[in-house]
Amino acid sequence: MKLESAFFDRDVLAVASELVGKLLVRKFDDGSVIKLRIKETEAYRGEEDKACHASKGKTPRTEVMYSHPGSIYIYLIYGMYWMLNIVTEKENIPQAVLLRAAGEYDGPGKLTKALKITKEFNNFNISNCPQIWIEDDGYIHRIKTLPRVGIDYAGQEWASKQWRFVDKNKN
DNA sequence: TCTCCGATTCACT
DNA sequence: GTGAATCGGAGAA
Repeated sequence: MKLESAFFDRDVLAVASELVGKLLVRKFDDGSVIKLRIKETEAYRGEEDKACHASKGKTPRTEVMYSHPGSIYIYLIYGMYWMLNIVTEKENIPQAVLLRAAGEYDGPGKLTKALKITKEFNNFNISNCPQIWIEDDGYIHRIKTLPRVGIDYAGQEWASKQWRFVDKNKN
């Protein structure tokens, strides 16, 4: 079953942990479809989270994080890689889940490259988009939690939070 | 305008 | 283990 926007209208920590094990589905322009089991996610939680882009407040870039649940937040990192995020919680609560790994693609940059995801998808809604969506096929997920990656600049308090969720069966 | 630097990856040593 | 690639957002000037 396809995940509806109600699934994303909850706290980012619940959504990020439950997304592990779900199927990320991508339909390409030529009609071909691939489904990838989500293996790793990270949660970014509001303006108080110094690792979250929204910690700087509402800007043109972070505006999509303040919009309705299920919105897709795409941004370019290191001038080379697109990051794929899904917004959670109601309007004006800036939270998002970063998809870090799915199927055989281990790493957020590799994932978006394989899925041909670019900034065109920014602000789309994953519960209402014919090109990308998420399905629940009943897979029972088992996860472990780890600190988030690449956010030392946010300070020890935030960098040490166990807000990365990884499939226990990964590898 | 100008400067700094990042939610990464890969090639090298 | 170290460093380069590469560019747009954010803040300073």
